[in-house]
Order: sequence, then structure tokens, then C-alpha cells
Amino acid sequence: MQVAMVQDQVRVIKALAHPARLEIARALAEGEKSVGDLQALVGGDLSTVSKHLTLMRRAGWIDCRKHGQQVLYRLACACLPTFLRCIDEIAVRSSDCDC
Amino acid sequence: MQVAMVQDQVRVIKALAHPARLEIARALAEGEKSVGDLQALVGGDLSTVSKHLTLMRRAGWIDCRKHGQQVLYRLACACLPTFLRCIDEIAVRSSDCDC
DNA sequence: GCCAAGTTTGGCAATTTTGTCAAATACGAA
DNA sequence: TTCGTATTTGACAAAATTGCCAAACTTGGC
Repeated sequence: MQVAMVQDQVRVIKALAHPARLEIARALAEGEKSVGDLQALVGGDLSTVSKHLTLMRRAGWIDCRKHGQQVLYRLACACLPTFLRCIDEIAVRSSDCDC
Repeated sequence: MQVAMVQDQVRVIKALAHPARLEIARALAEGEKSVGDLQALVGGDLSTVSKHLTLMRRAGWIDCRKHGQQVLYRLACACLPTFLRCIDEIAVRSSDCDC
């Protein structure tokens, strides 16, 4: 496994390793949303949300398109549900016993 | 989705969001290994590797057992290959075009 | 008991990530 | 063009993560 490849993979993982970004990913799994829509969901400054989205887009998780004044974001990968199922499974198990 | 649950999920994701930890996970997918074995693989200080392993264990990705003076670590979840396949797919796609 | 090998823990500086404000940009409507 | 809404970018302080060293455990063999 090449170093550059591992770094890309880590960048992909880090892009979801944040509460707001994980919630954004879940929301986009249900359909396209604007930056404002997502801010209403996760809170915080609009510029913060915009930066989260840039990060996720650079990593490859999401795509965007312009629609009037808005920028609509949507999932770019079909494997998110599978990914989340795996995470959920482990999260439930680890919260049972934090020894 | 509850706040505590999201935090647990983020902890699980973060546990693989590091080059050394991702390589450790891949290595353990092939079988049990000691801390020393893993240090030989990823380099760095032994204590650093040990801390990575503690983090991954707390998150729920791995388990360990004592065997003489050694501590043998192994994967605790079956979904790692699925997880990695998803990450690889996105990593390959995003490295095509970093616009 | 004592020693050596293997591992973990505590402390701490260096680096990276995060969030907010202000300013800049993009676009449609009047 | 000018205005108003939507979004992005730059700068910077606060917070979290990382990696190394030294010291502390733990276990098996003598």
C-alpha cells in the first residue's frame, strides 16, 4: 500500500469524523440540500457549515450544483449506508462496555 | 439521533482516521499480532503504537488478550473489509480530480 | 525474591483541526 | 447598475490530536 494512497484514505475517513459532518452526510442521504438547509440542521455559523462541505467535497463524499443563488449539495457515493451500518454496529457495541 | 450516539459514532470513525491506525487495522484483518509486531509494521515509538491500540480498542474496533509477556490484538468486528472497500472506492475517485 | 522482555501510562511540546468574525464573491431581481 | 440573498474565503485564537521521552507496570524465568 502506497503512502499517498493511505493519506487519501485517511482524508476520506476524516471527512466524516466530526459530529456536524456525520449529520450532514446522513441528511444528504435523504436528498439534495442547500448550505442554509444544512445550517438549520447542524447549527453554528454558516461559514463553518460551508467549510465542512468543502472538506467533504474534496474528500469525494459529496457533489454540488448551482441552482439560482443556492448551492445544492448531494451524496456522491452509494456506499454511505453500508459505511454507517458498520459504524453504528461498532458504536453500539463499544458503548455497552467502556472498560 | 441522540447527541451521545453521534459522539460514539464519531469516536469509532476517528479511531481509523490516522495512517498508522488504518494500517494496523488492515494488518489485524489478517490475524492476531503483538504490539511489537505492529510497531515493526508502522514504525515510531512503541508507546505511540500502544496508544493507538488503546484508542482503537476503546472505540470497539479491536480486542486483546494476554499471551505470556505479550499482548495480542485482533479485530473485533467483521465489517472492516466492507468499510475499507467503501473508503478505497471514494479515495480512488477523489484522487482522480482534486478540484 | 530479582531480573529482563513486553507493554502501558504520564507529561509535555509541536502540529493540526475547529469555529467565528469580517470581508469578498456569485447571482437574480428591480 | 444597485440591492439583497446565498455562499465562500481569509485571518486568527481556541481546542484537540499527535509523538516522543521517561517512568511505571506486568509476566515469566531463574
